[in-house]
Amino acid sequence: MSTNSTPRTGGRLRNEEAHRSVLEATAALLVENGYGALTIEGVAKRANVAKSTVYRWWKSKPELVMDASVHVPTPGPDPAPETAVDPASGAAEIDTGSLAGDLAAFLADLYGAAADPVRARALTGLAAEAQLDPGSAAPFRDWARTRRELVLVLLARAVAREEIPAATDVESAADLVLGPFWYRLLVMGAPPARAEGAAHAAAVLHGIAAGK
Amino acid sequence: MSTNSTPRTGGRLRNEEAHRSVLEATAALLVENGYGALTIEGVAKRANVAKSTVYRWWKSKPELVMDASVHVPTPGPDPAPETAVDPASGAAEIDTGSLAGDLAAFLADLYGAAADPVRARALTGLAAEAQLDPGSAAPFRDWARTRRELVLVLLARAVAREEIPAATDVESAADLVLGPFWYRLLVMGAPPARAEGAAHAAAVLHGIAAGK
Amino acid sequence: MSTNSTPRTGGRLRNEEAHRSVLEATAALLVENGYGALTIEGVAKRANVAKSTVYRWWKSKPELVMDASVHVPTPGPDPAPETAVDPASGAAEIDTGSLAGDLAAFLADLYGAAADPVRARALTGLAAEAQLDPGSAAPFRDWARTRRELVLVLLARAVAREEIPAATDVESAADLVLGPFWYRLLVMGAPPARAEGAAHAAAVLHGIAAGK
Amino acid sequence: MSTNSTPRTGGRLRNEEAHRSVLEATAALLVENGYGALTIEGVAKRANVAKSTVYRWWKSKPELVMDASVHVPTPGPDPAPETAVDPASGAAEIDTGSLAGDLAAFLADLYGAAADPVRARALTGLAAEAQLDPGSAAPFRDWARTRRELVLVLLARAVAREEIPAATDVESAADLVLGPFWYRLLVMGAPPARAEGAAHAAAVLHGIAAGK
DNA sequence: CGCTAACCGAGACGGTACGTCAAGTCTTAAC
DNA sequence: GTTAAGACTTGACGTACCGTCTCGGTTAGCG
Repeated sequence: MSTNSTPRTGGRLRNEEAHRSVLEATAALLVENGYGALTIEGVAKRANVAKSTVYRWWKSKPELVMDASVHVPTPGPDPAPETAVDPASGAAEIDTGSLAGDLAAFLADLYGAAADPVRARALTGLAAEAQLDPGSAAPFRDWARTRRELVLVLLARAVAREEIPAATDVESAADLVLGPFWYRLLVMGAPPARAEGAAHAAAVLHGIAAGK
Repeated sequence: MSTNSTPRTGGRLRNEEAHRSVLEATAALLVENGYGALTIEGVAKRANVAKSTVYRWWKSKPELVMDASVHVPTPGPDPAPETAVDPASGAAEIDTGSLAGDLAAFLADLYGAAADPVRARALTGLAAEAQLDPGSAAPFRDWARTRRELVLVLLARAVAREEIPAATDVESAADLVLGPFWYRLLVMGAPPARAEGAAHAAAVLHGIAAGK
Repeated sequence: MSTNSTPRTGGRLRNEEAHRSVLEATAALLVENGYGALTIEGVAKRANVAKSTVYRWWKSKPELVMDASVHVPTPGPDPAPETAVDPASGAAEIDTGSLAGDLAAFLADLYGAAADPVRARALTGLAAEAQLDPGSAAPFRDWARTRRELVLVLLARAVAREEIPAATDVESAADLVLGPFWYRLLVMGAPPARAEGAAHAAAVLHGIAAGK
Repeated sequence: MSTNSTPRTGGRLRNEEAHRSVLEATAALLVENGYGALTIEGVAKRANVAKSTVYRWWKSKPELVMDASVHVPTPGPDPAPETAVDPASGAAEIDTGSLAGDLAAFLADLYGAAADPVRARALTGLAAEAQLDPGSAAPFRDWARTRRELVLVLLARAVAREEIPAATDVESAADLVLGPFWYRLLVMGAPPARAEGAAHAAAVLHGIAAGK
């Protein structure tokens, strides 16, 4: 595109090769040693890149890890599941016609993300970082918030369809939908299998639809 | 751990004063700067104690923090809420006659713990540590497991009372009871108010008792 | 060691100011408190330098001290006495035409080095270190070996000049030339005055039973 | 017996067994790891004795080591060579009628001491300690001074016998007799063999320029 | 074509905390 | 009241990364 907003007047172009190799090194080290043992210095060495190059493009470890987990190639048939981070488009993609179906689809996606070793390690590590350093909690909180908003959209749609009472406390309901996932991932220490998403969806649903 | 049960045959007695001051310094620093900024060295300095004295009694930061959070004086009317860590005795203390009452009581206790700044900081910090270093996850996982076992006892009692179907998937139910708490604490970053426990209890209960 | 001959291919330039201040701090502390009380940490603090900077350039206390003693400015008229460490060039510089003269010159140099407080402290400290930790004996043993080889050159020249018998046991003779110096320095605890070198030179040449 | 001269008024008796085992542990560790790696703590552990017991009887590491080296059983035919520390009695024992013989005998004794691993390690270690901490140099300096005084006695006897000129500088001569031994032991790092004592004795007597 | 950026690798630098070790002192219990 | 056990303060060790910085050298686009 001709309309380039960055006002550069010269200078060497960014080395895409170096960029990619940093992200790959991050993903590899994440799986091998975990988030805690991951150091910027180690990533630079593994990627055959200067430490300052890493710092130039990612201003903190959480941002680097988030970026690496987003760009990891997805094994499934979905070519770009991470484009679903926008609640609006995410809700558009997930539309089975019933709350039960929507929740099942949403949770399958969520549990599927946790099944990928890179993304699971990234999520747990970023969650940890968010506790330890509030200043670098943003990447993680944003990711989590997006999922919650998506759930709220699904619930609103169910209310509109009169599947659930208009008086439903949707905030509490969202807690119920998302809670078990994070509890299993962060507290129990074992990411739940993708298949367990269905059981949770059922348990949650009966709770929500109880008065119906 | 600080509790030494082996019968001594001589030697200088342990300095209880130093012990107490270490725990107090830990609690104070935890609240002031958070778990991430807490260092053994800083605790020792604040407590006017040698670093090696800290290492003698607590072999890692997680153990120290867990101990400090357990020994923090409880502000509430309950003189010793931490005695409820044993599922059996905990279940004995919490026995209102109905699942609804039991869950409300349990969640009030749980949310109450998170309302204490020291314990909230300790819990989130230990959760973070558990992600970063699997080797020091034990104190946190033990604490969490104890709560889960207590919930399972409450559920089993409800089954025995025929309040809920014998076929109830109690593991899923436990996830539902505990999930929202940890989700709010670790992911949303704001410990839920004690009063919200009731809303959660209600939402969960209707789900579980749906078939009834 | 601080002398790096490898041609650099990038990287921040070494801070000569910091370097110099480390060596000066080492020399000062050596004189003030002695080798035993000298710590890397103390040197760093005194030099206003990070501990890691010291460790980067000198991998052990003996190397640091040896370097500091070599770079200490010489008070005497000799502008660079340490250039005499090479036996060949040292022998070239010391060439009075007679063994008596050569030994007198050599011992004057040697005793002169011990008269400098920094170098005397360094020598005795390094000698001590060599006993305690064979692994870090190298700097000291190298220094001492160089002196011995120089003496052997002087003796060989005397043999060539037919000043002394060709059958002379030069190794024993070297022990005799160097022994008293080290004995006074390390065992008696008082470095011999420069002037005493002449008396030792005479005694060495003729032996105890000389007049007989 | 009723007439007890020791004025003790009660208390536990000193444990001779513990005493002996400390000295043995010291000697063993000295040989195994060297003086530098020897710690009071290590000795206490090896001797199955409390650290404070060691400190009660020996106020410093040098004193302990000196004591251990003195009490080490001598392998040779001489049942108590260490009784020769008194210059007077030492000189009485060494009296061959000629300076050459006396020196040969003295040096054989001296080199013999260095041939014993425990005593060699003790001597070099104590020499090191004397450099590092002037306050604990006493045991070593006393030992060395006693040898020097013995040499001076031998030389005085030679003067009296008119073997050497009355004007002989006996202090310089003593330096010549003792220097090579310490030089070999402390600087070269290899204790001279017992047999080399004879060569040194000869060289000392006649000097380098002897044959001329 | 040369100027001007911005990139990149290398690595020095001041920091901070780590967890370990031993020193030497002190307090208590056992004999 | 000596001996044993061991808690305690102190201080340095050597290591690992942090995030910043200053270089030399490269590689574009713009004028």
